[in-house]
Amino acid sequence: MESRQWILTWLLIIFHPLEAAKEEDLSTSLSEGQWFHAERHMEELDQYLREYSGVQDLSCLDVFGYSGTIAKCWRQKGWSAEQYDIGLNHRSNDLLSKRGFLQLCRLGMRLIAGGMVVAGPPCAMNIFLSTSVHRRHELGPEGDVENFRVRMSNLLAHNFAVWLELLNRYRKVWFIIEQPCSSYLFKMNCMLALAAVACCTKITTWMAFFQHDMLKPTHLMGNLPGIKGLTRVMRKADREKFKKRFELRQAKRKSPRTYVVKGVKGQSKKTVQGGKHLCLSANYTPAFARAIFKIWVQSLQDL
DNA sequence: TAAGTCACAAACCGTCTCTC
DNA sequence: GAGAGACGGTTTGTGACTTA
Repeated sequence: MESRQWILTWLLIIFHPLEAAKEEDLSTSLSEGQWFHAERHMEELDQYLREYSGVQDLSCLDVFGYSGTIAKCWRQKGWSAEQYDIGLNHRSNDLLSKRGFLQLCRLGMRLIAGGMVVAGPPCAMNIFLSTSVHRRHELGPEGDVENFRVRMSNLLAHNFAVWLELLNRYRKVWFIIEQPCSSYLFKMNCMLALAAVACCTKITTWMAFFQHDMLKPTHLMGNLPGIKGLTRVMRKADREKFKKRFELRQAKRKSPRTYVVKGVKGQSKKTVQGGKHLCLSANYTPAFARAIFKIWVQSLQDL
């Protein structure tokens, strides 16, 4: 089954790379034997970054941001920004390949002092909805490593953490990593190590406060000084206000969106499953991008 | 204040039914 | 009979709110 799914994903990537990325937030262009394990090449990578002599011309790096909402916000405000997402280039932006990893290293080294990294690593294999597949739990955040997609997800997280850890050595940059509350990403050892090295803070917020179509409780982890300013608390009154807003938006749409499908199992237990528009809910809203930008500018002035 | 309750959530797989 | 699509089942953690 796994091999069949892998072949289908591969075919999608070869013939319609952008489509593949739209549908699959977790993907790679390589077979498993070719995957790049950054942790095994620390000396080589460290030297690569140490010897970087290119320009420093970037203010913001929008990592794993296919929609580019963060980068667009920075550009609209007159700052330079770049995106890095496999959906934009399945060869040079594949973090599971050496080429893709080095490309992210180069982009990272282009950041100015006080540059901003905003990243939302793929969470499909980390969240509650796919628990039955990834089998992650409190004492085993790495999950079922017999599963191909779990291994892919784990290596992506490890490589991303290595990248930020290395970047932190040579550039004074700030970063924010976003994950849904139910994600196990921040419980993985590589992310715990990163949090310790980069003196990170983790806060809880709700995307509905930033014009999102769902309430979406979210964790933000990072070293941006003002990150706590993104904290939002969902009160009962807020919840009702947002529900009315969601209903109004849906009513105005020609084709209403289905993010989740709720059902009732048996007589008492409720169920929830992803709907066909669930992937759209991963996109950041412009309001969320502006909120980060505002805090970043403040932090820059205090630098 | 602590314990319990409630609402919610960036999938995936196997099986069944329908259509051709 | 093959393929497509619908549908049901499975799983846990977080944080606000309620109650004792």
